[in-house]
Amino acid sequence: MSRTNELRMITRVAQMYHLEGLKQSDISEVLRISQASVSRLLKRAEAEGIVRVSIVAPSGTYPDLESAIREKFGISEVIVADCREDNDDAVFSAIGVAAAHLLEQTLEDGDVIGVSSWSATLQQMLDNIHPIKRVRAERVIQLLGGIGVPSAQIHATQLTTRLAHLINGEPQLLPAPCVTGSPESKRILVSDPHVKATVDQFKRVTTAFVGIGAMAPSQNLIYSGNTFTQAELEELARRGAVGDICLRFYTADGEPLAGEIYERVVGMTLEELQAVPRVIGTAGGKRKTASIAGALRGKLIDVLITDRFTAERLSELT
Amino acid sequence: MSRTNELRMITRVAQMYHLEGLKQSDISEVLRISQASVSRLLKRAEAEGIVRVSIVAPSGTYPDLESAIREKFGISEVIVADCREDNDDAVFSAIGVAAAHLLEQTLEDGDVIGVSSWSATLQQMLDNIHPIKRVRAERVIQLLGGIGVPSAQIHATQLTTRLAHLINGEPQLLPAPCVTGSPESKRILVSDPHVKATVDQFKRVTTAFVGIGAMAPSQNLIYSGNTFTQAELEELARRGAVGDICLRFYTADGEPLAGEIYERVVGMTLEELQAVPRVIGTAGGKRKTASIAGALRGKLIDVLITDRFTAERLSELT
DNA sequence: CCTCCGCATGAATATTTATTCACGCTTGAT
DNA sequence: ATCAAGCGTGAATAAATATTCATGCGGAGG
Repeated sequence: MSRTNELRMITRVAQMYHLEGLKQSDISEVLRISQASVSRLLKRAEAEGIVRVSIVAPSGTYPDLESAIREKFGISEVIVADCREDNDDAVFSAIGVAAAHLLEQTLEDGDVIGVSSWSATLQQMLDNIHPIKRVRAERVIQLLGGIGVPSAQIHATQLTTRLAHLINGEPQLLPAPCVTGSPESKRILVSDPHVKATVDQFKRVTTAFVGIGAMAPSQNLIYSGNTFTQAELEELARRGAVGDICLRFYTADGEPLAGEIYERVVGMTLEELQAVPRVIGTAGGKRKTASIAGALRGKLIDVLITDRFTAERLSELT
Repeated sequence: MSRTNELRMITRVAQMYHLEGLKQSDISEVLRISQASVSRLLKRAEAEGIVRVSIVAPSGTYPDLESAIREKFGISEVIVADCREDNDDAVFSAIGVAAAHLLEQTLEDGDVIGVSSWSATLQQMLDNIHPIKRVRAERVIQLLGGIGVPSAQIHATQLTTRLAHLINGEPQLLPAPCVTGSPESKRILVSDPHVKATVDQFKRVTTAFVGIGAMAPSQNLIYSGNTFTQAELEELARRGAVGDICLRFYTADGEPLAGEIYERVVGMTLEELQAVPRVIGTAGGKRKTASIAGALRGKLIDVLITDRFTAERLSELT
């Protein structure tokens, strides 16, 4: 009987606080109890399920998918971009916009940004960044060499340079091909002062933006001809590769696939990547599902930006 | 496009705050925005309807009825007691319990409590009060004379005395019949030192507990024989009386019915009652609907305690 | 091209809310 | 009956949240 009365009191307090918008001290005056008691009653109201807060996802946002992925993979942040269709153009564009927003919103003075060149989503990000005056990034570091052929080299360079310009930082280029013919030539390249200077900066990166590559042939033709041979790719696949970040291949569990190929890549290693405080992975599209899942399982990235279709697939993985 | 992104942000913040229970400063750290911005986003989340708080009434509580009555009559507080059946016994008991709780919860040191004797609900209240040690009321004042016959006088006296005892106050009795034969005899009675002492204390009352009487014959037989004649009651009815508080009759609009009868009552006037900071009216039952409505319309009481059936009827009045 | 206005931001601060603390009541065991 | 443990309370205080203020950006209109 007293229980009912107590519930009534709790309900009344909750009503005054949440619906009428009164402050606790007002309520305490009206009901003649102390403010401390009002606070306690409100806490009980939540505990007893008398007040319930529900969050309605506005159209175009996918908080449920985001939390599903966060929880499933134990990752700290997931951004699911809205996207009309499930094709690469639409997906990459949506992800790029979201990535641009994330960069704009979270860039801080003195940040050192790393970017893996050669990602369609990062390209899209570039196109959607609003020039930022507010803060001044220290520098933008290219995390992966350019592609073998000189014209392609330019692309990678441009991505880094443009980004640096947009966020008021110095570009720090990695003037090298991304894949060398042998571990020896890689070692020699890395001893070049310009290359070494950049590699030495890797440990200073505060935020890295990286694309996630899939094993299946990509539109960018990254691997074909310019980088790895078909045979090499087949070997990687045989060893369990599901995708790559900065051309560092990893398995379904996100374990790096060490070996000769690993030693021929000029760019940040996955170990170095782990040491970066915030790694933002951007990727989407049907081909990428397994690649993304691997990166998530291996905790290779801290933040995932993807599209709603890919997010759906990720959340449904067994 | 940016709108979607903003909504996503708002939703995410709302989620972290309301569902995950993070504090704003934590959120601001994770999302890398200032705590002020988090606060602002949360406010927007409510404004945009992204977070909704709903209050679920626990069974046995009737917040909707309460607010309906509060709003309809512009009264500051309504307590609707749970009650299984719509008969006087059940109703009076439920109201008594609720009144007792209210008294216990809101009694403050030094309060001067007024009680109109001869109310079945107040009798019930007495039986349900837990002795209070915490605070010490200054005194309990009897607001209405006892009924004519001596044995009944005792009842009124006892109610006041028992209450005073329960809340550690001094009883201040009104040693007089509640209705005299004529205005003159009333004036003489009131000049009696004991009676006058009590009447003089009326203005010091901080909280008054009053029953609300109905016109139709009551179980207590208050009016018949002991107080007013059938003819007098009929006259009152003809003049529009719908009920009484402390035997002060009033109309459907809560206007006091002045006149000879009014001058023959020994007890607090409705004018004096208006001056009391907090007047708590207790009443319920089918016969009382119109009486309560009148008291509410005339703002004769500040707090109404009733049962859910009566509350329903009150809320449905045109 | 420049200037002014409105808007958004974060730091500082004011306000509000939650927690701690000390105390008194109740309860249940001895 | 007496005492200790546990609960609930309000006052004081700590913590969290909202608001103010000053500043800088972006766009409209000279």
